[in-house]
Amino acid sequence: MASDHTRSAILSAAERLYADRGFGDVTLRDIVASANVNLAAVNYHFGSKDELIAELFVTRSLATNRERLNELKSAEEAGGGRAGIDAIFRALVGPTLRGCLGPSSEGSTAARFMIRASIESVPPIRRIKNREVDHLRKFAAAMRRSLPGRNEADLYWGLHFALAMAHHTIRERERLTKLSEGLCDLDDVQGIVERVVAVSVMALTGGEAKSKAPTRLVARDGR
Amino acid sequence: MASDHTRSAILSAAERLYADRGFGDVTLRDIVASANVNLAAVNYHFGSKDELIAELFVTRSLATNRERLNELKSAEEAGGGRAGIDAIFRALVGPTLRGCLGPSSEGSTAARFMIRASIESVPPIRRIKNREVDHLRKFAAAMRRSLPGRNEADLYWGLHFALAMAHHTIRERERLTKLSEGLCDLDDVQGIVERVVAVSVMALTGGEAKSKAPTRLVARDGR
DNA sequence: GATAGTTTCATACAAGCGTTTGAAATGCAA
DNA sequence: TTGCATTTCAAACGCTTGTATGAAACTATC
Repeated sequence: MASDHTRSAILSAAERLYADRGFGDVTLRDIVASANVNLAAVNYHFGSKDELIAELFVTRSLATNRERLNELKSAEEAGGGRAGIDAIFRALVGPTLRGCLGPSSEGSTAARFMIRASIESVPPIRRIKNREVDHLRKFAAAMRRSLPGRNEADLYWGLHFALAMAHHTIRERERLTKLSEGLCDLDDVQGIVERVVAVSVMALTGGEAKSKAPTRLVARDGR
Repeated sequence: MASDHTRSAILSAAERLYADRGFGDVTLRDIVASANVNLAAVNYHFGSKDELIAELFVTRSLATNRERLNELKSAEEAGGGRAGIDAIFRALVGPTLRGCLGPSSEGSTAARFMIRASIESVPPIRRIKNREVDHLRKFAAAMRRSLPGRNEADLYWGLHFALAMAHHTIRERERLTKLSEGLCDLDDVQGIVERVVAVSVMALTGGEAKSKAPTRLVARDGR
């Protein structure tokens, strides 16, 4: 029991260091030095380095998932069981984008940590991410309720593309800023959310003839 | 001079091992064992481990970029200097998707290596990717020629989203298969290319009122 | 066939890593 | 205070890593 002071000092020091310098070159010795605790404390309180990383990531991603589901739930309740497809996408990408982008990410260690977790790919985090499928299925189900007639595969592709745009924007925010020479305003988070939502909705409801055969088969070498 | 046998044995063994097991847990000793050469040969021929990885990645990504630019050039020539926006997107995402997806990726070591390079994030590769901006600028220029009146920022967002969908599909192909329970056919590469192109085109030409103010500002807590 | 330059080889090095150990310190109940 | 369990600590362990060394083997030129 006791004060738990050591335990939480390790957690916050680790999160800050990982956020700043990535998982690759932060050692346990860096962490305990920054937390002013003994080296053995990490293994005493967490068991291993991987379990420390896992705990950090689980905490943060549970929070995001909870936020997502809350938004989804209110959207469905407001619509009497069926949320608009735009609201569903907003609930899916909004929390993540708001958490990781914008001025908050300058100050928030948690956000910068989650960006790192999205860019680098370390075993304990990958293991957790693989269990995220169940969470996404809830959004697929909501989409099915929202657009009952829609082709199933198209639904999954829509979900997939929405996540693609959100995550890629987080991963490559620096490159996009450099590429566009500042024209793309990465600080206007709400604008980005609406942009991603708009494209996602269009991808799903725009090209109607798309589901079975592609609108246009190109004259490409047909292997 | 000599036979170069050792050098290329190292290259192909390294590419295969990295493709199979990732950069994280493949050591120089694994590589030289698989290539049947001496440990010191790596540093003799490449200077360091990082330079070996860099050479592998540069070779493959130069090939992809060349393919992209070739497709772009033929599309622009066919259109008399202005390619259709769909052809531009096809030139951008086609080579990468064809290289990394589909049945080829079962057999092609190069493709699986590039997938790893896209998933994991190791310093020498990151350094090279950062120089990729100049290459992307050529596509931005082609888009500008294709859609002269278009808002500059929208162009970059379109480019960004196209890459997002392509790369995310490569990165998360397993998760998408699992999530959709096989409904999304990841082997139909040409179908995927057309899907990504169609959504990218729609993102750019679909919602006209989008450029300045979002179509609809949500009633969200305005922080 | 001697010589100079290139390439291979076994081996060692130094450093860094996560983890373990066992004793000292601390907190808490009786 | 005594006794027991929890927590901290300094130190070291064992292992792996990328890299360096210097001699041996090879190759090609004269």
